[in-house]
Amino acid sequence: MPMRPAKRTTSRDVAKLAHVSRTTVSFILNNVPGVSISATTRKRVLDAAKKLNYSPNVAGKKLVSGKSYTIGLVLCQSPEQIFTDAFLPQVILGVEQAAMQQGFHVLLKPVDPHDTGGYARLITENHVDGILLSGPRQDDTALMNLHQRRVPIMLMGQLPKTDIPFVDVNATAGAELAVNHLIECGHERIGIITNAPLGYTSAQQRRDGYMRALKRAKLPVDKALIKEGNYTPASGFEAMKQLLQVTPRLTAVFVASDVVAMGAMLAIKEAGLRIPKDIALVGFDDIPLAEYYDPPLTTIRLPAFGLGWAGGERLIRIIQGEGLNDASLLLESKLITRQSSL
Amino acid sequence: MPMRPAKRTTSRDVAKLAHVSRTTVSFILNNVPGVSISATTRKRVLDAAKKLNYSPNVAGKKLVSGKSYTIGLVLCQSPEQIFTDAFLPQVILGVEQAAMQQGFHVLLKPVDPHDTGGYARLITENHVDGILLSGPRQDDTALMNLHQRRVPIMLMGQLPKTDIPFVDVNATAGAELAVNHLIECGHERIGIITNAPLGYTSAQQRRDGYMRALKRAKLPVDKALIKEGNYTPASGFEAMKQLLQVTPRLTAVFVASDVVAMGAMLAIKEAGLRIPKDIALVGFDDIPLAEYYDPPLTTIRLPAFGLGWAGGERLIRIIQGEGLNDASLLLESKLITRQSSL
DNA sequence: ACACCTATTTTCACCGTTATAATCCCCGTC
DNA sequence: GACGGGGATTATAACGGTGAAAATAGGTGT
Repeated sequence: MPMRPAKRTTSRDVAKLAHVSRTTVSFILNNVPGVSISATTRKRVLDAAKKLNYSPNVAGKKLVSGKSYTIGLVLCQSPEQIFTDAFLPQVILGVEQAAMQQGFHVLLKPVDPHDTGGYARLITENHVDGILLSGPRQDDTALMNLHQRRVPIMLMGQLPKTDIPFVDVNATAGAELAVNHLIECGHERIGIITNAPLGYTSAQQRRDGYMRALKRAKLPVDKALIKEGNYTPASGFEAMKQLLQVTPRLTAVFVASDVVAMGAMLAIKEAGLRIPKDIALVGFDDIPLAEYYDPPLTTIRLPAFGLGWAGGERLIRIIQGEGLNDASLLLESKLITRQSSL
Repeated sequence: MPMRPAKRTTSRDVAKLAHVSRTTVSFILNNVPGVSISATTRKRVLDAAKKLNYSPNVAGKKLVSGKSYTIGLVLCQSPEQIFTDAFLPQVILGVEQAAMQQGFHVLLKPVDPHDTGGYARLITENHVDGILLSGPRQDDTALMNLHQRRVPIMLMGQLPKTDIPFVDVNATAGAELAVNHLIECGHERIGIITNAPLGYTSAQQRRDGYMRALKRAKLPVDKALIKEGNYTPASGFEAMKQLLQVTPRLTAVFVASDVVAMGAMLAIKEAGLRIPKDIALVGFDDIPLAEYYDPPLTTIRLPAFGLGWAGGERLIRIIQGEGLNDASLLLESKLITRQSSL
């Protein structure tokens, strides 16, 4: 059954009904400053617009303005990370709220991290005015290209050796908080399981925080106590099993991701050890479930919503040509103490 | 420093460089059927396009075609649900992949479930060609309006008493699977904690599956054994504490959400009871963490990615006027047996 | 040489909106 | 009564792309 979609009402329709020109309609509905409109016509036009349920077609607007009033949220995480990342929805929500507040929309674009740069067309085709890139990668040449072409870009996560502005959580400081806490509890032999392979800067930062805390306390760094996770509980399980075989046995572990920590916990329990009595644990992220782990997980709370919000808000400021007094932003995190470390 | 953004290259530039008209450029780049182009001009134009790194401005395309080649993914869940929903990212990924395959983009729009209908402007302003609505609500009058205006809509989740097409998981059947499993394990006094307040159809469906399984086994339904959750672990904790006070004590609980089940588990352990020995548990969703619960959680695995994919794919089929042989789709789920029930 | 086809390419108009410049009209002023 | 000055409104031309119809070119048959 071929049903033609109802014809859109355009500014022409409103103009006709109100017996004015299309320009006048535009003036009134946009409250263009500097033009004066008599009260009677204003009312006539507004009534007509309401009666016809008119809303302007953004395609026309976009064409004439050259802007799209949309930002692209590009997710470079691997699918497995996205699948397990309980952190992401909060970030997305933050981005969207910031965008909405400025009258912008959010186009979501997950990309295969290996097929880097497929997202550049979002810009060249004028789909979006700027890009908020989550999980930037060093080898992303397309990203550098866009930046050189002065395309508005904001990173969520840092990329060393570039001057692209970013927002990020101060993961190094957060990790240091976590490990300091373990040290204050009296632990001296502390391991780490990273959230991701050390090729990722986010993993490096957390490892750096771990090392910094050890150094500050003048504790030795033992490479055997550093294991890599890869976002999944399974990787935490494996890493912890390996850590438990190192002698002398460690007494505490900083797991740089709550999700990974879940697997680590299982490994500890299967080994017949108790948390925190035999092994103390601190996680990272404070996902909503962390409070209900067994035992509840001491962890580092990240401002997930705030991160998304800041990223969106600052990207839009760049798009609109308002300078940022400080290009980049590091958000602080917070230690949440629960039973897994006490 | 006011830097003007680099001027876009338009089809006019390509035409000029290739010494042809803009129409010819359009013909060639779109491979318009029915027009013949000589090999030499074709090459000339393609070379010029490549040299100028030309890609057509979608704003123009959208304006002339009246389409936006974008679908709106509207999330009506409450923020707290989005925050805790480990299920969502997979769905989103599925939607995006389906869309990409058809050359569509995905605009993400979380809306406050109480401020229903704020998303209608996406359509009236021509931002999107159709809407994929996750978590539809009965009282959403704006939704009915759009449907009557023949706007392409696809629901993720069912809405009784409408003929709007939907994709959903067969949650009732899934819940029945879960409870049947408990019955087969010998349990006769089985409680339920819903995933959400019973006002939500998704909660009703799961409760219905629970009741159906009981009836089939000729077990009595005891209202005291039905408690409501609200997406959060905290609600599961509370509900389970109440259930444990009912006498005679139940021996098994179906918790209609893995996240909620996490709270329920803690309540059981705090009461000094063991899982599954004293209380057997079955969850719902099979979030990635479920396998690492303590004990690992028996649960119902939902095709999350498939749900998103189907929703996106079918919405786009509607948008493009290809009829669906069957308007709606129910995806089946699967019992994953782990230690929490054995 | 002329009419006629077909293959190839172009002209022109339009999609809906906004920016710019121009017009119209009314009023006060000299 | 002509003139200048605003306030109120409109005509026109973009923006970048596509589609219908027309125009041009290059043969062919007579």
